[in-house]
Amino acid sequence: MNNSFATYLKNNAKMTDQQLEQLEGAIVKKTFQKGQFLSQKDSICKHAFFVESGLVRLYTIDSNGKEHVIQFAPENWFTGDRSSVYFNEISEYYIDAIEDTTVVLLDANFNNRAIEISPEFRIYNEKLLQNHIRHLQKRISMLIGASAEERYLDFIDLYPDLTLRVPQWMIASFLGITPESLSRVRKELARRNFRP
Amino acid sequence: MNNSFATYLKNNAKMTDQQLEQLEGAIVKKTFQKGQFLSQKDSICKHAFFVESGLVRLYTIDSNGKEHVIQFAPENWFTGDRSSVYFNEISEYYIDAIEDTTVVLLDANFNNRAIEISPEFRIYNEKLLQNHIRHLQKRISMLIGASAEERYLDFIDLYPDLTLRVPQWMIASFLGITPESLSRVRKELARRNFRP
DNA sequence: CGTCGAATTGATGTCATTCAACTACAGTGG
DNA sequence: CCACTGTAGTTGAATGACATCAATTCGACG
Repeated sequence: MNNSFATYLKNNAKMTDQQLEQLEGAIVKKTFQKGQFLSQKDSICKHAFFVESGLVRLYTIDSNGKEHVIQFAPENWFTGDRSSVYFNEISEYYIDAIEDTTVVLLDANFNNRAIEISPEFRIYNEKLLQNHIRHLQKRISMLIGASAEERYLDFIDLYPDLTLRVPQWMIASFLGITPESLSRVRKELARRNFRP
Repeated sequence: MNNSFATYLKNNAKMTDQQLEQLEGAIVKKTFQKGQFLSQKDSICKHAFFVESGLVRLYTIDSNGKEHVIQFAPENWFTGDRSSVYFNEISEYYIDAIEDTTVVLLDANFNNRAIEISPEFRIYNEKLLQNHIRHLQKRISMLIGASAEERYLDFIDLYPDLTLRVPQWMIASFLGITPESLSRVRKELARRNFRP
């Protein structure tokens, strides 16, 4: 069985095998098939997720029925509407599986136990949040200031493998442009001999 | 002297007067005049800030020399490039005072002491980060999906008082449009008898 | 009153959207 | 095995939203 979560905690939160054993009971995993929902809008999302394998997306649907991808989460990423978990609020987001996916379910209980067991975990968890904020701010400044082409180049720079795993129309949705526009951006890049 | 930070911690992080006394030594305040920098790009930002009074903005300047406002922080808000503080990295952002402003300087030391003294503080701090993430995600989905007008309406809904305190060209920069476009959006709203 | 930056307005340009047609390909059922 | 269907991706022409540039106007302040 895949156990990348334990490995991840060892490497990043510097947890020991002993501590991980203590946590064992709090670790719950679940598998979703391609296309299944991990969580839906207007429901209370009880967990965040750590993706062990596969790929999921977090997105909204606006008042015109259009999807907007907020985040992709491939293996070893965290995702989920944490504020729904945390504040027990109704979620604004959908999360579904782009590929068959196995995740670890993370709830408040898990968090508290992990912090109890390992002070390092608390530090790491905070770092994660800070880092997340940093990414979001970067993305905002791209959306404010950069053209569609610049945003696409930034995307393939940041997530080179996702370029192949995610259908083009979803990437367009992530970039905030239409699939047609992305197609044209790619055509133009090809014309200028751009190599991915 | 203004002591809104203590009040804030009492109300939000549920800290007691005793705990606050213990923290006293770690609380450092500083005042900036309108136009002064709290922090600049390419320097390591040693603190985050809690704004006791006044108003600051956090922004970048892109490769074309254009400013993009990432965040406004009026009284009782936190701001700062936390990732620069946290990871000791060079900051991407400028922070300057839009009005004469008094802030509390928050560094890693302050954070650690506060967490030591009050477990509630740790919880609250985490909530703050979650909340920040929620706001940023909302903003991203607005930038991806909403028109200039919708974004402006959302802005005055979220920050009604800032509409008066912040010059229009900065609001435009926050919304990701030009001052001219914002002017036209406002004109159009006025034509339709929109009341702020 | 004169100055300087902010805000408005108009004319024009650019980038991305929209809508529609068409191609490519994968899956389904006869 | 081939026709039928549906989805992704591409392309073209027309449209729309916002940007750019230039010319005023407004308003605060010395």
